[in-house]
Amino acid sequence: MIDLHLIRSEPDQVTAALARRGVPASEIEAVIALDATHRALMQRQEALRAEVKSLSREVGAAKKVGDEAAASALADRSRELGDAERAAAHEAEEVGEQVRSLLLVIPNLPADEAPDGLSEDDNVVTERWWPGSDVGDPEPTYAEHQRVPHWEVGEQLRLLDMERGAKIAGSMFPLYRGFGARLLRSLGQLALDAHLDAYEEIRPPTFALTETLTATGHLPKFSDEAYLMERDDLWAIPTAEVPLTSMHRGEILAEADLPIRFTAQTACFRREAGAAGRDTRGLLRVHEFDKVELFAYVTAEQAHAAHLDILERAEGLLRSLGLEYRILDLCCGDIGGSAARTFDLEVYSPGVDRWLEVSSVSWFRDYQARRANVRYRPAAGGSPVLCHTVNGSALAWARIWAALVETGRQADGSVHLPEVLAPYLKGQLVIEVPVA
RNA sequence: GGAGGGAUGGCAGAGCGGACGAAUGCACUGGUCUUGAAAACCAGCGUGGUGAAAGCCACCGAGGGUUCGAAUCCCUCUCCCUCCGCCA
Repeated sequence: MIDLHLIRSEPDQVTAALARRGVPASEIEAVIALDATHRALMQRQEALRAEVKSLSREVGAAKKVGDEAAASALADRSRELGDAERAAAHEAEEVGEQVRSLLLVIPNLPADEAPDGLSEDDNVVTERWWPGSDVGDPEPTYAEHQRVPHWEVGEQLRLLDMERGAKIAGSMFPLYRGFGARLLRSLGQLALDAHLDAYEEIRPPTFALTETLTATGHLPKFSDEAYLMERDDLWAIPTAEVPLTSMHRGEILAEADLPIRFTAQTACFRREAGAAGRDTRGLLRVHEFDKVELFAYVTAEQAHAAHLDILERAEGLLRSLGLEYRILDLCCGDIGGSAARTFDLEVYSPGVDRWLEVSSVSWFRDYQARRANVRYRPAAGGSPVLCHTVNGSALAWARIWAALVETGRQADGSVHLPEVLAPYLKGQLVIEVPVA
């Protein structure tokens, strides 16, 4: 969440920044008004509380000298004030909760550099790459045999069995099989290995507490998007960002330890409630997919470099896989609620003839760290300071899998895979069409 | 799942109804001493809220309760440890 103090001291600035992403001024005004009420109530309550405490001490003193009459009179007075204090406390707490719940759904302030605009049409393509573009090769053209959607290729080569996935878990739960499953596993290994020079590998829990999803901003606002196991009050994680951001929740870190960087591959679960009926075929939009995430806790000064590092690593993987991609600098209206600045990486997938989002690399400023209460003690001394968080996918495999299978398809129906996967596939880089 | 024990400041650990935000030790920071360091000695050393400030308030795993007054008593929950059962 954004800093309540900032809202108080610079309401116009906050309102203007949020207007860039379409948040009405009334939301800020409501917080300011309610916060003023809350503080007034709190002051009344605390004054009563101080009085009760002071009277109680006098009761103790009176009893010590044996003056029972005075003690009893003081106790009576204190009891009265205590009742009033309890009532005031409840009132203050209720309003405090209201302030907090308003604050929790207000999105982050977009970075100044984030492009203007309210819809995805306003996103800015900042870069485009294809194999050979570095040395001046022209834009790639795709042959007819590459214009086959991955669900068809997957079925022909027995790599993907969406029907059986649906039998087991319902539609949009993919089932990879045979070489298709091996390919998926190889991609995860490739990526995890690629980041081990600087990022500690984590294998976090797949389910998480409400608190954990609140820290990243996935709750309370987007509860419809996540799977909930009511009996145990646990949520299925929508991304490894969720557990990783809570790794140091409530802790005070040492500045010397920053940046703290993690990488993790997890299954990611999404209900896709707002997209029902869209992209129902194949792997374009699924309820469960594997993804390798990169994450870092950093200082404000380190944030920019850390953000770019993740972007570069995601790009590096796409290049090594030989997939055409582009980078989008998301406009204010399209940036996720918790982020200040986001770059999306989209891969071109010829069989479906679409750009597929395979990574979202974001800088959250201190928005998530404030929710998660992750701070660091400055090396120079002084009070703890909120960390910044950055994260990004490197990469989301379902769509990469689709793009690889479509891009690599040959005229004879077989699929050729990039050389970089050789060590993970025991050198077998061709998926042949099964006979009969 | 059953029985028992526990959770206090960065760490260790006392306190178990009355000035406790909390003894003590270690760690850390500053100072004295020293050519320098160590040792010794002195001082400081949690977080947050609110307020112009003085101050006031909150926090002893979490939440509720009893009481004039709760770290201390009661209830619920979470987590950790030991033993038993079950289990990949």
